[in-house]
Amino acid sequence: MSAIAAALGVSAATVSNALSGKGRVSPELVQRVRAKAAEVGYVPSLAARALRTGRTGVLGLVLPDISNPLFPQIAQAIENAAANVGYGVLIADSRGDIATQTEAINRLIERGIDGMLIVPRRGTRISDVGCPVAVLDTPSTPGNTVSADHWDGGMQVGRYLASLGHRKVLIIGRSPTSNVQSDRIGGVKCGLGSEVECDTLWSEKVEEIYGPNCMLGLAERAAQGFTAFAALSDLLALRALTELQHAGISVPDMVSVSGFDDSIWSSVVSPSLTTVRQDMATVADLAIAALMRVIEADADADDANAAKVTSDPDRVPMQLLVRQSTGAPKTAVPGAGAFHPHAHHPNNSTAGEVKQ
Amino acid sequence: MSAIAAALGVSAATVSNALSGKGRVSPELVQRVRAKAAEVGYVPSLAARALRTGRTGVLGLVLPDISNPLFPQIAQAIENAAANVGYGVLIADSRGDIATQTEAINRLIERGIDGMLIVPRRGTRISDVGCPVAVLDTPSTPGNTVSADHWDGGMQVGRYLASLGHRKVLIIGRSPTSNVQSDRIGGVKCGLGSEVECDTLWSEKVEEIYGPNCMLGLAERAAQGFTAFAALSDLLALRALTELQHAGISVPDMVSVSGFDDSIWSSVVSPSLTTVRQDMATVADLAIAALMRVIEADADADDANAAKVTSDPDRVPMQLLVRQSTGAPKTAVPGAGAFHPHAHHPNNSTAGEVKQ
DNA sequence: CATCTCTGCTTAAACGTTTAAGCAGAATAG
DNA sequence: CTATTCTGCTTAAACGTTTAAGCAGAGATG
Repeated sequence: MSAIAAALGVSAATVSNALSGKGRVSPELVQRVRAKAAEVGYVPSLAARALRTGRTGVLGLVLPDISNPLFPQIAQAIENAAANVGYGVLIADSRGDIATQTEAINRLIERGIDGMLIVPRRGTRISDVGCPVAVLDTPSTPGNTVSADHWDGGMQVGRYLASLGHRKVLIIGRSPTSNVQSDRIGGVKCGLGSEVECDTLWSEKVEEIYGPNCMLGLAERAAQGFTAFAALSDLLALRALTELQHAGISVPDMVSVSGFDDSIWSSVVSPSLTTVRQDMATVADLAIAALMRVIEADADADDANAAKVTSDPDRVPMQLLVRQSTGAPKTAVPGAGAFHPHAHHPNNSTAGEVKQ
Repeated sequence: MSAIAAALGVSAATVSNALSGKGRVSPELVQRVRAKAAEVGYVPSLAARALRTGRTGVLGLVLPDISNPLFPQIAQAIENAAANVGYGVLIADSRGDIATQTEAINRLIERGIDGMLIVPRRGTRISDVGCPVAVLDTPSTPGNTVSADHWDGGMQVGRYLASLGHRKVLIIGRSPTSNVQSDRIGGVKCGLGSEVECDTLWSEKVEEIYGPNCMLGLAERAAQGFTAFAALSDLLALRALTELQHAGISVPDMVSVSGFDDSIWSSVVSPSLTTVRQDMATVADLAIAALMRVIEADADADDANAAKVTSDPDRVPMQLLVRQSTGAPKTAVPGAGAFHPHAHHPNNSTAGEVKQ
């Protein structure tokens, strides 16, 4: 920067003003400064700027468990949204347990981040940290900033299954302690309506008895008359799908399976999984925007009032993707099949038909 | 920091020396400074330090495609290894295309990172960037720094399948342009030996004709006498598994399926997938260690000689995880079943038996 | 006793920005 | 013609560290 100043015979302050457009600089000089800066390949020192302004231009992303298959989507969306407003993203993995989560948060703060995005471990509440925070969980979580409308997503699944004619549905969740899963369940039940018999299976409970990754006993459930298995995540849906197939139960001919999240594998398995997609890009954009508002506000009036993003929690609609793993039950009432548009063609390469 | 200095009646420089252990400070004073620092909750300004020393304590992680299901493992391992040596990790997603990759790299550099870890998009070579770089690809890639020994992993799969008695094996890859996949194929073929008939199927080629996520025609292959399907990734293995099951072909009773990478779902599907795991933690540790060496060296003699990490590329062994998706072919020669220890029990909850 | 070395600290400069304050000249107003 | 305002720039301080250089006193050495 001083090189530019020297080359043009002006002061460094003027160059700074010219580039930032802050002070009073003649338009003509601004041009020359810009040109010179481009010529010498000037890149401002973020460190110096951070030192002076107290803002680093970096956000922290705290994830409950990086091995979460949804993580790539989240990280990509957040990174993208942050980059669009000129911010970098520092990742922190809390590897499941709460202590590590706290430690990770502290590490981020020591690094001098301007704000934080937290996808909280299920069940944890984020205590006040010393910087703007956006929480990405589910609308019903207190302190949540923005998230997909999991309840609504569940409702779409419920309504869809009911409309296909299913009258006995098994909801498969992992753990009742997850707010996200609770919301999804509420939605599914609501969407199914009161006419549909419906039971919930928690994989964690089953695993307590039979060990991790055990079978869930779905073949038996099918024998009991359940015709649809609404899993609360694609991982569970995949587990259900393969378990049923492995037991010789054909999907969707004999029973239907649906998932959540549109994970990477949901479209490549056979039959491809009907699922509900979160619009991560929008969630990320809203989260970043909310953070930016707080950061700006903090910069203006830096009394330590607004540590938490509190705009009324945005809920982003989810999108039902109807694929091949769902269909009318064998005993379906004729005429109820408005939602069953796809013949199950062996080489049906459709990535997913979108409802609505 | 100046507060500590004032409170103890010494200069700020002395406090700095005391905390860093650099200059000459009496042990007794060091104690008092440490105590005071803890008392007032002193956290050093990374920005100021970065400005002064030119080192930010941040590494960049460039990923080819964040939606890669292996990404969580990589990111977690890298973040962990970096945190252990006091570094933060800034992520950059190159969303597949090369232009974005270059742009992402530049963004990182402008942020003033000390070094970079790149998992290159298949086929791309990393040109000289202006900072230390570690490339994580596969040993046969020129410029590779450290990676799992994919060739060896392939060999383990090949040998294992051959030992089970398979004599006609289909290798399923995505694209011949991937160095990782090439190495894996080489290993598999080598491990199978010359007695085994073996063909390779590229999913990308099939998809060019039938569209994305189409079926791969594996039932037909099974009819042709292929008894084992060695996929080069767990995603392909999953695709194979479900496609076969969906066609009514039982795994592993009729044919075997194996994958690579021990992805999140490989242990929960039925039957659980035999796969080969990369020791990401070790890869990450080695990569970080290599980066540290270059960064240190750069700091000492800062002539711009060593921009690339060039320790002879480390190759980390892979580990075959034998699960339920592989077994002896129906026509297996009796006595060849040394590798088939597990009865296929419906509720077999084994997460994976480890060979060797 | 004079000189040298070592110890434990201080002083001061530097890193590269931003930004408040100031100042000379030109334009405008009375 | 003087007083005011505006314009376009400069000066200087500040952000919080690190680190080279310096310096006074204590102990060792000749």
